[in-house]
Amino acid sequence: MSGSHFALVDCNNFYASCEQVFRPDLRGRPVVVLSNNDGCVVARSPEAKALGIGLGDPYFKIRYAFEGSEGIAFSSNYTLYGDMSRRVMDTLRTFTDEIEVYSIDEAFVGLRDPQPNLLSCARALRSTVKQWTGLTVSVGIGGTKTLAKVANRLAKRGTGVCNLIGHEDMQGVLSEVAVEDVWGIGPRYGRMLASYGITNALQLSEADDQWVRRRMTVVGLRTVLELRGIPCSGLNETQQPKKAIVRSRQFGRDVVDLEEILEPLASYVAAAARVLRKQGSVAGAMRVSIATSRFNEYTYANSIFRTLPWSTAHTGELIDWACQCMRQIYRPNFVYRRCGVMLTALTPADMQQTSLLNQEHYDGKKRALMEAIDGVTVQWGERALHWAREGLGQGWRMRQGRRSPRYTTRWDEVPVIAL
DNA sequence: TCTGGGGTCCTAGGACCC
DNA sequence: TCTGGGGTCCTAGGACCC
Repeated sequence: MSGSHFALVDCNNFYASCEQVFRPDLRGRPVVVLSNNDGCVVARSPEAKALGIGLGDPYFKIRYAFEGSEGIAFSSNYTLYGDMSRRVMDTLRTFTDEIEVYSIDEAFVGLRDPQPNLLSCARALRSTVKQWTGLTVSVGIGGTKTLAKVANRLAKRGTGVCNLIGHEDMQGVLSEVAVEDVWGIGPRYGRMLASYGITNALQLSEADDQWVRRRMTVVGLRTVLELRGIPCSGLNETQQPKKAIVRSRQFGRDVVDLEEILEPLASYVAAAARVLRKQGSVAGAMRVSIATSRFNEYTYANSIFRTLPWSTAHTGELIDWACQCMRQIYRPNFVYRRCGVMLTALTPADMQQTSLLNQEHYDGKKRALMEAIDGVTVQWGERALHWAREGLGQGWRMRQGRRSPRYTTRWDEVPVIAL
């Protein structure tokens, strides 16, 4: 533990800001980014927040008023956001190796600097990221990750940087933080705590350990200890391989027929299998799910878990098994809106157990084929090559009518400056 | 017409084994 | 007529995160 100084670096309004970096004309205007299928608002510029647009608002409900206020909405452009995220993280890595990328738009950074330098270090991070990527970050520093999160909230409200290390009035600071704004306290715990009169972070930090343990498990207890300044979690510097890989999406339109549902399913399996191979794993089990819209009159949802005959990362095998699962849970006469697949029981591909009885497994030949396919995909894009089961028409694909260009990753979509 | 997607961790309870 | 105790594995469900 490096002196227990944690900085949380968090991009402000990340998705909306990514759009504005490449569209200077939109700076200062209300901008929102929508979820898949252009369903809900998932990111807002400050101007959009000022209009009262809420996170998660269904777009069709606010569209009229929003566009009437000169607002502009974008479909999610994850290719762009992912690349911008990589640029931010690469910038942070020029300052330190002690970095845990926590999500697409935030990272914990370990700071070794002596205390008087912490704020100037935070300002340097902030201005460099701004200069190199065009994005604004807030930096909060604390003795634990939970306190760094608190500091980051304060930073966002103030000058963009905040240091709580050695703060002379921590009690005052914590008493100003609503309990449900504490990292790890969601709506359920927030309500439960409120019913016991605990409404701010200071009160939570003073709660009885045993009581917290009983009501909120060890996870809640760790949060309380971290509020008191006792670190319970360090930086996860090495990226752990994922334990599950999920692909599940709403269709762009209603789907009724089994054969038609197998197309998106195959496509999600193929996408999940790419991620699986990228982290060098094979899957030993899968769960396949299907559901109608929650808003339908007649709803049906089901899922099935299956241990696979052998562990594999072969897309074709995974698709076959997933389709078998789907045939078991599909019921006719429902109008479906989503299906999904989860790959689990993941193990490293080079540590496979070969069964004596079952000669077949993910062998060199299959691996070579998958490597070749992945190579083509990297070079020519994910749609260059696909399994027949994924279908050709793909009318179920999600709607993305408002997607911005992939400015940073496609030669044919780089911004052009007119002379 | 239109309501997101991908993860983690913990606990309880059942099945099964010795 | 009687019905232990401990360990492990699996699953479902609940909570949280962004």
